[in-house]
Amino acid sequence: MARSTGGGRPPTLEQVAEFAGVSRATVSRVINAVPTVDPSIRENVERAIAAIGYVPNIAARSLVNRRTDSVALVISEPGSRHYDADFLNRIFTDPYFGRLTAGAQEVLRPQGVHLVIIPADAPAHHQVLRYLRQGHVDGVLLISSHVADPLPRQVTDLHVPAVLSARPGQPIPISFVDTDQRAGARLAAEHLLARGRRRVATIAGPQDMPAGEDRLSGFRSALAAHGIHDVPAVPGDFTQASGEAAARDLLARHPDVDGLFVASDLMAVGALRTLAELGKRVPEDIAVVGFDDSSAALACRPQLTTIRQPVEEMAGEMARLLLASIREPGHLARSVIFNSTLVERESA
Amino acid sequence: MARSTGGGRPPTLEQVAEFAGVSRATVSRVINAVPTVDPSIRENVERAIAAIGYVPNIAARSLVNRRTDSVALVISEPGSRHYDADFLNRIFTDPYFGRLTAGAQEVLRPQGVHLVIIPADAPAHHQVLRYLRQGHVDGVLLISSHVADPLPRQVTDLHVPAVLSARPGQPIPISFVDTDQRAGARLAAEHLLARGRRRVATIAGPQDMPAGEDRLSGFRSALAAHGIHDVPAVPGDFTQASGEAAARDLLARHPDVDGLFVASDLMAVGALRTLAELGKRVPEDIAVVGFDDSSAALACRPQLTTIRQPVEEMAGEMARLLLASIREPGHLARSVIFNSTLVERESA
DNA sequence: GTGAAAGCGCTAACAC
DNA sequence: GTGTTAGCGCTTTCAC
Repeated sequence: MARSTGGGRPPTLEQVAEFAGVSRATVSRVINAVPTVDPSIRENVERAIAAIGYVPNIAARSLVNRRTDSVALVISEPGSRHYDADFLNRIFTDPYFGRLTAGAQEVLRPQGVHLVIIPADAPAHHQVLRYLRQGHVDGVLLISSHVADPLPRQVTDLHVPAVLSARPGQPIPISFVDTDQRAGARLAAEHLLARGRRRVATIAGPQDMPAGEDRLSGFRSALAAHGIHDVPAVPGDFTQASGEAAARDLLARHPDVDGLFVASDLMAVGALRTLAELGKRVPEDIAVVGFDDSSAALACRPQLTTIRQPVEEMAGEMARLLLASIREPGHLARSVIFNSTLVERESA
Repeated sequence: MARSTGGGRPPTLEQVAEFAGVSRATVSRVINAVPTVDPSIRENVERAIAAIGYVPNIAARSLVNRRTDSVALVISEPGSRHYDADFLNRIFTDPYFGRLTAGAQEVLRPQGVHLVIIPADAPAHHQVLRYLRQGHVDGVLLISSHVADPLPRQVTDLHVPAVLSARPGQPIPISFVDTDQRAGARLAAEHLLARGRRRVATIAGPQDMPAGEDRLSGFRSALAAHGIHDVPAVPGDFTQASGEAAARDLLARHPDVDGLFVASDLMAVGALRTLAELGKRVPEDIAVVGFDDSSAALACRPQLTTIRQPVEEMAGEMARLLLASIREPGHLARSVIFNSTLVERESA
C-alpha cells in the first residue's frame, strides 16, 4: 500500500518482536490468539503492539494463510442492453440489495469477516472474475437472477467458494438460498380470491428470470385450481417505472380487472400510481398484492399487502453457507429454501 | 484462498517458467509488460501462461509491490441513532450512490483498478479502518456528508490515500471534490423569483451536513438580495418520507406558499406527493424546485425542475485525484469545485 | 536480454 | 511455552 505521507513503511511484526524482546513467532501467536502464551509475555507484547501502532500486513499473512478474511457480494447483471449507469441506478434504487447486505453483515461482522460489494454488469464480468481469481477475497455471495447469466458457472469454474442468491437458471453444482416463489404467488392468488376478486390479472416479472417465471406460473396454477383460467399478464422488469407502464397497458385492455398481483413491490408502487391517475380506488375497485415486503411497501399509499420474503434471513444463511464452504474445503453444495408469508395491509 | 474443490493449488509463476523453459524473472517481466523481453520468448511465455491457466497471486505480488490495484468506495454514516438496516436502506434507495459509483468506475476500469463498495455505519467504522490499514486497497473514495463524521480524519491519520466527496466538515488536509452548493441554491431562488413567486419557502437538508447548511443559507441569502427576508424552512433528512412529512408541516403553517425549494430530489418527490394529496397544483399553485437532478426527478409527475450536480463527473474526478495520490506519494491535497446548473422541467 | 538470488512480512512445523 | 527456520509466490536488483 502506498503511503502518501509519512514516507516510512508501516511497522512490522519483526519490530514489535524486537521492541518486546521476544521472537517473531511469539508476537504472531499473540496476534492470532494462540492460547499457549504466557500471560505476562502476552501482555508485554500487546503493549509493544499498541506502542508501535502495529497492524498485520494482510498480503504477507494471506500469502501463507491463503485467507483474506473478506468476502465479496457480487451483484450480477448479464444484460448487455443496459448501460452501466442504468444498472447502477437500478441497484441503488431497489431496497432489496440493502436488505441483502444487512442480512449478510449480521453474520459476517461478528466473525470479523469484511464484506465488499461489487456491482458486475456484463462488461465488468471479466474484471470481476479476475478480482476473484487473484484471491482478493475468500469467497463470494453471488446475486444473480437471470436464467442466462454466465457468471454463476464461471465463478464455480474458478473453484472459489460461492453461494447463489437464488436457484440457478441452469443446473450447476453450487450452494444457493431461495424462497418457494410459486408458493408465494399462490398465497397472493388465494388472498385475492378470499377478497372476492374474480377478474384477476398480474403484472409479472421478467420471464428470463426464474423468480419472474415462478411467480407467474405459480399465480396461474393456483387460480386454475379454483377454476380461473384466463389470467391477463403483462411483464415488467421489477422497476417502479415498468410497473407504472404495465398497469396502464393492462387496464387499457382489461378495464374491469378487480384484483391485481404484482410480482414486486417496486412495480406495485408504480401500478398504484397509475391506478390513482385512472381514478381507481385501491382496494375498493382493485385489490393489489405485491411481492417482497420491501420498504417501498410501507412507504406508499395505500400501504401494500404483499408477499414477504425473509431477505435478511436468507442473506444471513447465504453468509453462513459461504463461511462453511470456506472453512471446510470439500464441503458439498447445499441449498436452503425459505417460506414466504402474506403480509396484509391496506391494498388488498 | 481456500478452494472448495479441486484440492490442488492454483498454478504459480514458477510452474509457468518451468513449462516455458525460462526463469521466473522472465515470466514476471512478461506479465508486467517489461519491454526488454525478446518477442519470441515473450510469445512462448504467453502460451505457457494460457496453457496452464496461470493468474498472479495478488498476495505475493502486493507483498513486494505494496499495491493491490483496487480502491474502496466507503459510504460513511456517523449517526448512531439509526440501525444498520435503516442506513443500508437509505443507501440502496438513493440514486445518488449509483451515479457516484458509475462515475468512479468510468475512470477506474480502464486503468485496471478494481472498485469495491463498503457501507460504513458507525458501528462498522472500526472494522472499515482495520480493512484500510491492513492494506486490502490502495486508497479510498470516502463519501461522508456529516459535519461530525470522524471517519475522514481517521482515514487521513492512517496515511492511506483518500479523496472526500465533499468539503470536509472540519478542516483536514485531504483532497476533495464538491459543487458550489450556495450557488446552486441561488439558482433555485432566482428561478422561483423569475416565475413570479414571492411567498417562497424551503424544505432544507439536515443542518448537520455542510450540503444541508449551504443550500439553506445560499437560498436565504439569494432571496435576501431581492428583499425577501422571511423564508420559512423545515428540515428533512434527504429521504422521500421526510420530504413528504416536511411538506405537510410546512403547508399547515404557511398555506399560502407559492414557491418551494427542496434541498434534494428525493425529498421533492415526497413533497410532490403531499401537495397532490392537499389538492395543490404544481406548478400552478406551488412551483417546486429540487436539487441533484437524480433519476427520481424524471420518474415523478410533474417532472422536477431541479439543480443539477454533475455527480458522475465529480466521482470521476475523485477517482483521478485518488489515482494521482496513490501513484505520486507526497502528492498534495487538492480540491476541485464543480458548478451546478438549473434543469427546467415541469414543476417550476 | 536473461538468470540467480535476495528479500517482502508473515505463519507453522519443529526443536528445545 | 518459546525460539529457529523454512517457506508462501512474487518482484527486482545485480551480474552475466
